[in-house]
Amino acid sequence: MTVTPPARSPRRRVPRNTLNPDRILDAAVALLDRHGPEAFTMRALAQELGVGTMAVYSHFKGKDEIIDAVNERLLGEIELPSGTGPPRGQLIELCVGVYRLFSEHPSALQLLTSRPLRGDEPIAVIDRMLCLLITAGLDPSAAARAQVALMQYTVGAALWVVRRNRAECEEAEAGLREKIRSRLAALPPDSYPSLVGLAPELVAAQQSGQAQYEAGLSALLDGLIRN
Amino acid sequence: MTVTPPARSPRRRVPRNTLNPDRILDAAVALLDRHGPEAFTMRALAQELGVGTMAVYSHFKGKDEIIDAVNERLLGEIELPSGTGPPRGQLIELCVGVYRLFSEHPSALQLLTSRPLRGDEPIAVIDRMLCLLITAGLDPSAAARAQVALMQYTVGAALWVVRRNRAECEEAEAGLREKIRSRLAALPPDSYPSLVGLAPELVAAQQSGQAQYEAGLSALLDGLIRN
DNA sequence: ACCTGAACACCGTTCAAGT
DNA sequence: ACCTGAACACCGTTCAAGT
Repeated sequence: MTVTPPARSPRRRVPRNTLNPDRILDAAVALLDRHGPEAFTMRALAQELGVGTMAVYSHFKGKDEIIDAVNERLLGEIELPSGTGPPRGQLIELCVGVYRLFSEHPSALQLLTSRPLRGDEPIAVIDRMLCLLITAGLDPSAAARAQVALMQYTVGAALWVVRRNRAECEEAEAGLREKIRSRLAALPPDSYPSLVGLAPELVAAQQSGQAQYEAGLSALLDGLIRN
Repeated sequence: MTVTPPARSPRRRVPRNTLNPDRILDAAVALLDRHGPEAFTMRALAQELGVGTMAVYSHFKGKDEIIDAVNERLLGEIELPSGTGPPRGQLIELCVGVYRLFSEHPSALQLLTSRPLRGDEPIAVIDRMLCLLITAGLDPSAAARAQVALMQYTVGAALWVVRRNRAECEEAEAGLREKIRSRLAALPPDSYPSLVGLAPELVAAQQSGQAQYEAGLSALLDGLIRN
């Protein structure tokens, strides 16, 4: 006699206990944040997933496609500000969100520098920024220029911090700060009087991270919004 | 009879017609600017020099050491402003110099993001910036923060431009601009009203490069110098 | 359809050897 | 001292093959 096969959901795209794009991206982000972009290898990714190297290629065309997908996922994590209060405060909130994303996920930044950005995840952030700048009284062309400037500064600041963290990892723990200080002190004060004189303040500024970013952001917004 | 050997300069470090560190760095910079960082290969470099792959290793420890040397050479090319006129104008001149270096030598920027900066070439630039900021009336700690912010913004802006140029190269010639415009037009105006409404201005801002940089720099300086 | 292992064309670098 | 060629341990990806 014929047995009716067990009722089955018409589309069972994700067989249990096996690979899928989401699991791959989870592993990719974890790998990137843990060991940095240069350790992000197809072979390492597959090992992280407990799978043969080529299994990943069933879900992504290649490494570049994974990089794009990781970028899109991370940029999608940025949360938009609540939408109340004066535009200046909301702009700061939004920009700090972007800054924190990039400095907490150095991978995203490295990926951003190594490949042009595809996908449309960041558009929500851009749209909100523009809206806030218009609300703050800027005309369309000034708002567009301001939005680009804000993104440029944010990316640059994050890049700075990531580089510093990277340098700290490479050096013996915490010896870096002293090393920089001594190198600054060893410079001929006659040739570089300002730099030698301001060495402590410079080290402090380099060290402050998000506070430094917010100070610069505040100044930039002052200049952009005018008053 | 004994012939006195021909008088010889006591140190003849650079035998003619052969490799030396300078020739290697020339070739490295040329290779980087011509084909980008991912084509910068020890094998390609040796071929550019018409020499076996391992010859380079007689002059540099490895690829990283060459990267550091290239960075130092490029940063040393930045010219300091003449030293006359109000500090604001000199600061702009100096920052634009850094910006142009990075956007004309994408290699330098990529290298900057891939390795912490070693060597002391950029110190002259930093010293001059600090000096100008103090002259403009900032106190030491504000000057230090301002200097870092200026560098962060400059690096970020250059990174932006380099990424855009890279994207343009990858696409079929000049089709990119139209593509972006059409993708912006295809977005749902209800979801992203500001972005869709300001699309032409945004494209213009992205396209303007150094003018966009100078506009943002001017705003940032306004905010930093206060008045 | 999904996953595997072997293989290919690269890469930076080590090493023994030449001059 | 400077340069060479072969070799090693990697890398991304292709391909034929398994289920």
